[in-house]
Amino acid sequence: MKNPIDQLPARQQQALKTRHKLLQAGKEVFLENGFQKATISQVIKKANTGYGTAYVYFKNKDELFITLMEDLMNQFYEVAEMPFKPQAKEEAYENIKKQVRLFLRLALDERDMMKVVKEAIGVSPEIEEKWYGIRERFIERISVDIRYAQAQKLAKKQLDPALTARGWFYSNEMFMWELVMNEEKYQMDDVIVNLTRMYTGGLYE
Amino acid sequence: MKNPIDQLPARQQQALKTRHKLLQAGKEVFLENGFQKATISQVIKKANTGYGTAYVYFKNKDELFITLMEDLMNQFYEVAEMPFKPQAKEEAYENIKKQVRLFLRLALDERDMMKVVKEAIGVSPEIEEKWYGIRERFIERISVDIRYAQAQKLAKKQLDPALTARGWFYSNEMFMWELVMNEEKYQMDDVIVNLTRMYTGGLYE
Amino acid sequence: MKNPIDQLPARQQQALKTRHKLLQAGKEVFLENGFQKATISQVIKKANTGYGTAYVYFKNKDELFITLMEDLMNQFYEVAEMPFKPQAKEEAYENIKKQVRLFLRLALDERDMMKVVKEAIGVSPEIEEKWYGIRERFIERISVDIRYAQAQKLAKKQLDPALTARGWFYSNEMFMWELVMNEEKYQMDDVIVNLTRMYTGGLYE
Amino acid sequence: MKNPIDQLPARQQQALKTRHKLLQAGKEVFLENGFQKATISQVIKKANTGYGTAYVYFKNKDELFITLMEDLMNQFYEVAEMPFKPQAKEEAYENIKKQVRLFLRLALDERDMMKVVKEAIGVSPEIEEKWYGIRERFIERISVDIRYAQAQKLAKKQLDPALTARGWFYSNEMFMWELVMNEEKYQMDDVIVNLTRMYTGGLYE
DNA sequence: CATGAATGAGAGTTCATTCAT
DNA sequence: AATGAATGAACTCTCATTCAT
Repeated sequence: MKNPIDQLPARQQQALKTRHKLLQAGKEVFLENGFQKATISQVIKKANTGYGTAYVYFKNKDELFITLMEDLMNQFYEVAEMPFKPQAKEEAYENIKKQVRLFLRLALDERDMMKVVKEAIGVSPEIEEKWYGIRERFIERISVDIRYAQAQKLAKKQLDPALTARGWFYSNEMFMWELVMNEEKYQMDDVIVNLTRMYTGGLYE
Repeated sequence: MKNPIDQLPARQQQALKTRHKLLQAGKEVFLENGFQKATISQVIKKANTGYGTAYVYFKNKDELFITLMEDLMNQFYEVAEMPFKPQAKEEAYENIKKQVRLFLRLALDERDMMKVVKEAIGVSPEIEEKWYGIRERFIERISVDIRYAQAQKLAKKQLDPALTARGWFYSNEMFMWELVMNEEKYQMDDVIVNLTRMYTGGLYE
Repeated sequence: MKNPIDQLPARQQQALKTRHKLLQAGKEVFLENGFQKATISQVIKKANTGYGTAYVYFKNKDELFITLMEDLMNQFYEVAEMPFKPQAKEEAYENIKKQVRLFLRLALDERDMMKVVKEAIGVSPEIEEKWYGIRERFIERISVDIRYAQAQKLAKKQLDPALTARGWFYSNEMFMWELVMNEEKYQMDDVIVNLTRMYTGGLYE
Repeated sequence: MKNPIDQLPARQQQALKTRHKLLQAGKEVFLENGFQKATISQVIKKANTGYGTAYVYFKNKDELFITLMEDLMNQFYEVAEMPFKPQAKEEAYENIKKQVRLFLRLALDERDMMKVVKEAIGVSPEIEEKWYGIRERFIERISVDIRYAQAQKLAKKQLDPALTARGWFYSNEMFMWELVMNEEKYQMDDVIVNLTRMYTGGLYE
């Protein structure tokens, strides 16, 4: 089994390596200083490349960061695309709990990076846009799931799938940020159980 | 009946007037340029005061903005403190709907300012902190309401009041931001009804 | 007799002094390096002011240079506005010769600066515009003079005053640049006499 | 009949093609962006050649532009070399008018390129030099013509041929630039007639 | 002949803040 | 209480050019 990179001409291999060096250095700088305080100059110094070199690969700080985010974001996309075909309320409940756990788990596994992402979302419209993409993808998928559950006569018909999906995801996302910023404050399992119960059964008897 | 300001010594009156000029100019500048692009220099120029003068009253841009926010935030506090003593599920449902409506209404009435607030939250930790204060106040109040409903045997005992309150507020807050940024996209009433139904009755039959 | 500057508050006197230091330093830098190679940094260093200080007084290199030009340009305006009321062809001829001499003399007296001006005209549209202002002022004045001479039956009626004035000024301007760039090449008096003869009498017998 | 290029070895043919691609791309880039804003990188990208390749053929931006100018400049040289052997004042007048018209016509036919040339003259001393070459060639030829007319006793002897030729060309050149930059402002024929009348007959009766 | 990754000097600019008056 | 001239650290980004392949 060959690594496809090895087959590239030496020139392109070199280029790839430089790009990688910049990304690596970028990640370190962002984790150390946060998004706003990080500067391209720091990245360049750490990557040990020429000043102009960074600009060959990335137009600016935002673009470098987005590239760095992309990998992480793809993992979120995978969670979003999980199959959901429950036959009964209990199965649905278990499926949902599992997906919430994966979602929170992923965020906490990349906690430091997620903190920077949160900051970047507030500061850079481009990055905010990226995150909105993820959110809408999740919401759309959940909408589909709700419609499926309604068709199966598991879920209440009078709830609007799109709005319900949105409200549900919002709760999840915000708890996720809360855990990322303050992991100690809550027990993840308590959060998951309570969140899922609310979602499936509502507050009132 | 006298205006209490009139009773102050002339010097303090003058000071109050200067402060007011700065706040007024600040508001205009923030609404025109957003938080990040606004500069203290612009505010000073618009207020027609000296450079040093602004620093007598406000330590920096954040503090000026926080002062400007305060008034708006107090209105939110009022909504948070609404009494909640329902005797039956239906009454609870109506009360909740009313409060959600007030919350969204307030945000939309001050839509332009709220947009700036949203930007400022992402950029300035101090302002983020301020907003967190509001959020926690809401959540605390809602927790109390949930405990009350549980005591009244209206609400399910097995749900954790604090976590449930938090999840519920998160949904509301996020829909609020969504409406502030994209008023056209949703019918406010649809949002309110769906949100409240979900909260009180849950998704599954 | 009092110098009006002495009457200004100390604060403004200081400001004027700083501004003057920058202008003085600017002139030296431009004369040493020409327009294109001169940088604001050089000016700042020479003026011994803070980095931001220069930007308080001048938006950029062009604006600093234009301020520096203005004084020179006013002298040109004065030459342009010279009265012209000849009663006979010979008087006209003498008047014209005198004005041409003043024009060339002025340019040669400020030869070094004019060289920089020439370079700046080619590089900066704003400065080009300024120069065009001078040119059009001259041409307009000359047009008036031609019309006067035509009314006096000194000048040929079938020549268009505006176009004739323009053509005449063009010759003068270009000889001026030629002399500024290559003083040695021509005898100024030869140039003046030939130019004026051509203008008044034409080439052909 | 063979195209001489076809006879060259394949390698040289390739080289010629590359060179041509660069020139073509260069022209487009200069016309789009003007001289100052155009960069070699843009040209290279448009020509779709390697970075180093451009430097095989042209030392820098100026040289590429000069090559591009050369063709145009040759056309000016042709106009300059027009024969001039009038037997009478009227014939001279007609000849001159014709040459002026050709000169202006040529500039206006290549108006867009001439605008770039004008900009380039102001910015690049090398290009300025090139243009001076053309100018001096014209002036020299006109001097010869004037001497011929003087010998024929058509023109006034007391005018210095070199200075007169220079003044006359300056007027023409400047009107040419004026028309290139502002075609709408003047009627070309009015300009030609007035210019030629002035030149041949002078302003005063 | 052709390539294109890498370079790096340095230009321009901003703006919150101070402090002497 | 009010002023406003002065500051300067620090950032982004460009682009002609080289040189090893």
